[in-house]
This record gives sequence, structure tokens and C-alpha cells, in this order.
Amino acid sequence: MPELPEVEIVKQSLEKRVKFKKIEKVLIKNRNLRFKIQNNMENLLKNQKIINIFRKSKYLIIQFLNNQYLIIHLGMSGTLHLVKNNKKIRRTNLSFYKSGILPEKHNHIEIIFSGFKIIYNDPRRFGFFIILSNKKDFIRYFNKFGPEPIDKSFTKAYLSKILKSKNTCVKSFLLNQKFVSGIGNIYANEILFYSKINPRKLCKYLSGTEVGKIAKYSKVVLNKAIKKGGSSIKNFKNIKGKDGSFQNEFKVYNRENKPCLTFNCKENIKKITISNRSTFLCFSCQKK
DNA sequence: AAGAGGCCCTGATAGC
DNA sequence: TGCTATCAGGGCCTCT
Repeated sequence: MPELPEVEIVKQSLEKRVKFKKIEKVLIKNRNLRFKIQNNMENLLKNQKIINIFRKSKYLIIQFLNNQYLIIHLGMSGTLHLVKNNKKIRRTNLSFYKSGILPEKHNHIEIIFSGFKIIYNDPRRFGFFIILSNKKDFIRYFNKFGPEPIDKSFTKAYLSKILKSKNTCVKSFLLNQKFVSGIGNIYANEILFYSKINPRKLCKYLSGTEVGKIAKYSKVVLNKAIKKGGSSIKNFKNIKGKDGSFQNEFKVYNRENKPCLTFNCKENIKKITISNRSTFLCFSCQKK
């Protein structure tokens, strides 16, 4: 699920709740996530004070006073839920994809604070929790990721330099976190529609103008998604207030056979497959 | 070495 | 209704 904008929203609500708080206890009910949770994670987190919460790419990072970092990736279906007073569930952006209702199954991890807890739920278990024990490990871990589209360093010049020798298609490139991090399948589709570029086009054949559009619209689309509170795909009808609404603004994603939204365009959106991922486009607007 | 595809897993939905 | 097949927002690993 969660691409950069969704993780950013989770980060913002998590920050409000747990920054400067101390974890009392951690309960792990199922260690078999994408990577097996290390045996001593409960001990490493017990009684640790949180000094910062931030996000890199699609990763949530919790930094502790003792210089540890907890790295959380939500995979495809991971959600965090704030649970108060043992049973009462509070509506919160932490339960980004689940309408504020705590699911009954697949609650794998509980992070317990004084008076409330954060529950990690993940049906598919593609998410993971890992601990990095110092700043050096932390920096090394995130070294392998390219800049985020919303970074200042993500410019036409940066892209041009890499793209001219890339033999892969532009959509696969946008999904490769090594060169640009934070874009997932939804936003890759949207960015290429805004840029009027065919997702199958090989990177090395992109014109300067097209590279400029990719740089520009990557920023535009992600910033707009963050502003709208991200995209909520499931159970959206029950979500109120601050929850995501960017799914209402999708131009192509999940719009197979629906009319292209470009003014005066008569085409319908089509669905194709690129590297086993669904790809939506307008063959008229994205000819080249 | 870079790039494409398989695979991890459960649940929702479509089609018969 | 109830089966089976397909697909889903990610990213690591393997093979070519």
C-alpha cells in the first residue's frame, strides 16, 4: 500500500502521539513478518524514550534517546492503530486504511505506552520491523536509496544524468528505489499521465522536455497527495475528516475503461502489465 | 552488471 | 451458495 504520501501522514499522526514518550513494553504475537523479528526486540525497546519520529522514503523511523532506531515498513497491507484504555479504539490517521476500526485478525505487534498502545496489523505480512543500534548503521541502511521526488536534489539535471544510460522503461525506473525513493505503483502511473509519457518508453530515449516533466510532476503529484492526506483504497466510505482523499483525484490508477480526464480526449483508460504490475494509461495522451 | 520476473502472504472480488 | 482463479499499494532474490 503505502507509498511516500501515506507513510508521511502516518508519521505525522504518530509524531503527535508518541514523541518524547517512553515505551513501557512491547508484545510480539507473530514474529514472521517479511523478515523474522529479532529475538531480543522486546528487550531492546523496553523502557526506551522516543526522541524523534521521521520518515525516509516509505519507511517510518523512530529514534530513541539511547541512539537506537526502530525502522518500520508497512509493506502492502500494514497499518498502525492507536488503542486507548485497553479496549476503546480511537479514530486516528494511524489506522490509515481501516477506518479507525481495529481488525480482529493479524494484530502482530503491540507497542505499549502509559495509557495507550500502538498495534501493528498486517494481513499479508510483507511489512517489517528492524532495529538499527546506532547512527552509523542507520546511515548505512539508507545509503542505498535515491532522493525522494520532493527533495531539492531531485532535479531535471539529476534525472538526465541517470536516465540517458538506462535501458529500462520509464515506469520501472520510477519504481526503482535506488534512483528515486518513495514512489510506488499508484503514483508512478499518475506521474506518467501528468507528464504525458508512455510508461513503456525506454529511459534513454526520453527528451529533455520529458525528463523535466517527470521531475516536475513527481513533485506535484506527491505534494498534492500529501496535502490530501494520501490515498485510502479500502473502506474509504467510512473514513471522515483528515483521512486520505487523493484516491478521488486519480487520473488513471484503477480507472480501466473509464474516460480519460484530459479535456477533449475521447479515449478510455487502458490497463496493461509492466514487470508484473498493473499499469494504467491513456494511449492517446501518452502516445510517446 | 543491469534488468526482468518470481515469490513471500492473506483477503476481496469476479466468474462459473 | 460455493468453488476456483486472479489480483492487490512492496521489495528482496535469482536467473539471464
